[in-house]
Amino acid sequence: MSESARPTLSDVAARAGVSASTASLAFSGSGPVSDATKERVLAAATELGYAGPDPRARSLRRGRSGIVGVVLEQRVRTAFLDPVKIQMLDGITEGIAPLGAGLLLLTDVGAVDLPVVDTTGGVAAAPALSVENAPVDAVVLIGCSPRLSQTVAALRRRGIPTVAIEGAAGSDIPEISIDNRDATRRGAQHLRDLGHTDAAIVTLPLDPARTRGPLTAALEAGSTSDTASERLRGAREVFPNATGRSAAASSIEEGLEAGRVLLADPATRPTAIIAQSDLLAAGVLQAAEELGVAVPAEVSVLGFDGIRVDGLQHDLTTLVQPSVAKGRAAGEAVVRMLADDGGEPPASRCFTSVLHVGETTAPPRAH
Amino acid sequence: MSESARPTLSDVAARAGVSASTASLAFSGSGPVSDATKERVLAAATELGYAGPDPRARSLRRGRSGIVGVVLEQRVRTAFLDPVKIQMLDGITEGIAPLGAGLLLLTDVGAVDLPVVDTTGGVAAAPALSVENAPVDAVVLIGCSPRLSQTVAALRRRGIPTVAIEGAAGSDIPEISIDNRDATRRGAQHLRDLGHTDAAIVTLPLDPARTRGPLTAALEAGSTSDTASERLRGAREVFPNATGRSAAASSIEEGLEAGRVLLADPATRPTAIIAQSDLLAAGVLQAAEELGVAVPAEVSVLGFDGIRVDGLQHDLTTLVQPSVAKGRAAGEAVVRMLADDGGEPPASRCFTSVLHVGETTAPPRAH
DNA sequence: ATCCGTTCTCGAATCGATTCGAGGTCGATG
DNA sequence: CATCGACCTCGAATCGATTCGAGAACGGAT
Repeated sequence: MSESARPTLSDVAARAGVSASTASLAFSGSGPVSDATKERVLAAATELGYAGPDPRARSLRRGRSGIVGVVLEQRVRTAFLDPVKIQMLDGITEGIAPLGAGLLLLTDVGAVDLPVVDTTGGVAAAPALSVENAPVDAVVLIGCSPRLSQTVAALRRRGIPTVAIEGAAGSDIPEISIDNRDATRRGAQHLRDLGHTDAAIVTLPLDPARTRGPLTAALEAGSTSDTASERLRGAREVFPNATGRSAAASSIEEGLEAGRVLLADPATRPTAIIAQSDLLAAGVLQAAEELGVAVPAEVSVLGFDGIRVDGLQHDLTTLVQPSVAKGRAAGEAVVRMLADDGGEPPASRCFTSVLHVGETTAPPRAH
Repeated sequence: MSESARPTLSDVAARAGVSASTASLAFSGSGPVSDATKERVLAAATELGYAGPDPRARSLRRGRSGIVGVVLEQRVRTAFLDPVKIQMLDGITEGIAPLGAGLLLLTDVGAVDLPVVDTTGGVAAAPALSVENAPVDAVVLIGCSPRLSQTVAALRRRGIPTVAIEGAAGSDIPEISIDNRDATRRGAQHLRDLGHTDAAIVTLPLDPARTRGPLTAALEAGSTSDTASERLRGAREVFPNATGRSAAASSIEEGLEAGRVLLADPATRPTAIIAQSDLLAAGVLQAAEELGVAVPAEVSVLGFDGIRVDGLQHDLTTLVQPSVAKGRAAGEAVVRMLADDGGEPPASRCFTSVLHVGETTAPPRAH
């Protein structure tokens, strides 16, 4: 046992002259162990270079791994480029703090086991870590994706407590969301109150393919993104006939792209643009600047999220959503679901966004 | 066994009329099992709603968890706000792809077990997940921190393969770094070649306390950040007497703060500012704009990293470092260390940065 | 009919710790 | 002096799967 291999708890116990069970108690602290014994065990551990109980064995026995999974819709990189997601992640971290758990990043691209032959010729037989087989105590789903239902099914089968942020996952899964529709409606109403009648919309990706292009009826009908759809509906409540563009991602670049198209022709140019995220709005602002279109004199721009886009000189009119609070709520829901008494699952929560009127909206220029 | 509890592999085996070992083989695929048997097992699994082998048990037996830990120096949020870190994370993801492993986020704030009393009155006895006890197969350290040596000691004791990005962790730990010193020297030389003699420096955090303020000798001497120190040395090779400010973080806000101070007084204003990150540089640019100091006419600004600061209108002169490649290299090193043959540890690698001359540097204005 | 080799299946040991009830020691009390 | 607790410590079972060597069944060859 004490070859060159790493020492185990039994080794430590043997060295300290106690049983493995006692050594375990000495370590976990949860149990009546005399100080003398405890010290002896700890001393033996030090002498042997014992690094503490193996987390794998511990988690098998305890049934808990101390890990909370976070499922992102896309590549890790993509998620990290979106300030809103980052804020939510941070909120989750706060929310699960009482658990002392770690965050495991997972994507929901499905468990495709890669038949990889590594450079040394060995074959990695292990299937990729996914929501199907990750050693997590609970999972937070961020955003909805085409694979959402499969992901949820797998989690349900495994009996893993799950919370969803922005994405209807099923009745038994608490959902943390915001008033996407009503908030957008209020933002749109603000524009209408200013006198705008001709607004265009720049949406978040609507379909799994993340189609970039004009906002067609077909695209809208086939939307798989609740968030985008709801915000779109809210805008339509005020501007029923608004057209626009669908972006391939929530990014400044995509906003720039859409803005260029929408603002290109002075004749058909809308007097207001409703962007479904601040990043998109920032892109639109850049496009306006590029094209020499004055904001807000010639075109008003409305964002969504309320992130501070660093380096952006404008004070954007936007719908400020409590991203961190959402993440925290999700984390707290996880904590509650993991509580010993295992009470009833926490209720879904819907947060409220606040319209922040900045300097990017104004009455349309009189003709 | 088949109460309301989740079914185990034995349950499935029993239902299929085979032994547990056979069922295991049927699942893992690694072993001679007749097709008929395999199908029967799979069918039984479906009927029972078996979700696949428990990852906890599997990892105990196999000795691998399929998780790679990433240790960040600070709060998760802080790390995610830095594009360089994100790019590295993304690179790591790419690098470890052949492993099919997940990424576990850890911070190196030490294993303070929180005596938390949860809302239901129960006490969360479990110590927080940390580098001391996380079920990881390998770890990537990002950036150096005051606790680096302790972190490394714990990992060494546990026998966990470790790779460090930007931070000398010890001779047996492969390090992925860049030519911080020489790159900065080249950047500074570019300024000197343009005719600058009076340059100021805005450094990354130097000490554990992340002191913000003037760049004092004491601060420099007590630096615990290799990266900051090396870049500082590089700058000093060209501008030996350069003074400057030390920032509390790599962020636009901190750069703005430092820039305001450095550019405030026209009499003492330097003609060039060497910022140790692009975010800091972006902040300096904002400060210049605020104060009506023309860039590059009145002051030249040099950055470091080569990230594209979204929304930044300037084409920043900067040292472009291959962040993604660094991450990928770290990931690949991990893969190699985890290879079955367990060959010798991969060598450290030092990448090279490239000076990108943008529009924020020019000859100093003639008096 | 016997023997041999294949091909599949099984039993038992193992991974390393945790947990619970049983048992043992020792001091204090009646 | 015997008895009752209090306080520790220990043994054994358990968590759920993987793995390895042994054994069984079966077909073919001699």
